[in-house]
Amino acid sequence: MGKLEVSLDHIDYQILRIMQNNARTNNADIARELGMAPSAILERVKKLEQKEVILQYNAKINPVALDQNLLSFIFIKTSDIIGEQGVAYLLAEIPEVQEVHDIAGDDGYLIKVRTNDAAGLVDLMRNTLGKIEGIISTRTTIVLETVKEEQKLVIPTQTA
Amino acid sequence: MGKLEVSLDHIDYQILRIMQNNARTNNADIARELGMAPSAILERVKKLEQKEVILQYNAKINPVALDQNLLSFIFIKTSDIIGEQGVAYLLAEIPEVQEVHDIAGDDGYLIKVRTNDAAGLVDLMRNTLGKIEGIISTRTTIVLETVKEEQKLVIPTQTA
DNA sequence: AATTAAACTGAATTTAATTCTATAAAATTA
DNA sequence: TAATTTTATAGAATTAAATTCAGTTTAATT
Repeated sequence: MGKLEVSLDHIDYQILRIMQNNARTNNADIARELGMAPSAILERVKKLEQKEVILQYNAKINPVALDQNLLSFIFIKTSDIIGEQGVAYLLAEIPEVQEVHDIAGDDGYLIKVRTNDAAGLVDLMRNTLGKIEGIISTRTTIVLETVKEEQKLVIPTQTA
Repeated sequence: MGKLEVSLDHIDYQILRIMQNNARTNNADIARELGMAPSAILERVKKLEQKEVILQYNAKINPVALDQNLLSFIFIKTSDIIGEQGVAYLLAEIPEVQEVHDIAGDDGYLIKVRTNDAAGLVDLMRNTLGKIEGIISTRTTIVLETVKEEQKLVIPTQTA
């Protein structure tokens, strides 16, 4: 069985649902909620980590608190050969770049970028993107307001 | 002083940096790393939560493990009046929709959607988006491969 | 049906979280 | 400036959780 051909049961799903909403929920609480012993929960969580079902635990920080008020999406066309992703890896190294997606149709990427403000974005495009070989063109979409931003997955109710 | 005009110092930044990478790092470890008492760390973390600098703690779950293999971005044009966001809130209620952004320029939104597969996307567009009044048109971009996907912010090294 | 492997419970132990008191430092006010 | 108040911290004591482990149950395999 491959790394990710994991079989999760109903209990795993419940644990994931809880952890997805609050990664600091303690085993005792989960155990209480699921009517099991804490040690059993601990074992399952460890297994979920091992199986790379749970990838990591993040604190979600308020961008406004760090004065990172501008969110942008940038479409980037490159001279990357199909299948190669040289530019993508360079983009991924930029700290302000939160996401890099190889997208269908346009020989390009879609990236998500967070900067202080418009000046920060201009700066990033000029001084960082501008120095990357292989970028042919960019098209930038500015976010005026974010109504929802989560990475929560839809977790099945029933065992598959 | 307003809710989010928080003043964070160097120590807060260090805590945020640690927590952003591993939200389950315990106070004892943070204290050790920063050369402080665990109780002091606890107090600061609580304060960061109160001040809504730390918004929540998430477990990042592997989409593949839950068989959610297709990521798409959809541009949605609506008849929403500028400033009103009726459609946006309806979009935000859809579990498969992870993000809803009000974007400049197109009287529309950009949403990020995760589905099992292409069939799931079609289904969502037909049966869920299709039933929302006020959507004029959609343009869908399929993600072939994600090279980077994080929500980590750039945390200042120096106190602002 | 017997054997093996996996998951679980519950008690014991280790470790961390939390509370609290006493200081120290910083900010505020008189 | 000096006095006062507020805030942050350390460190000890306490409470609570994580972790370990032996024994049991359950499920899967042979």
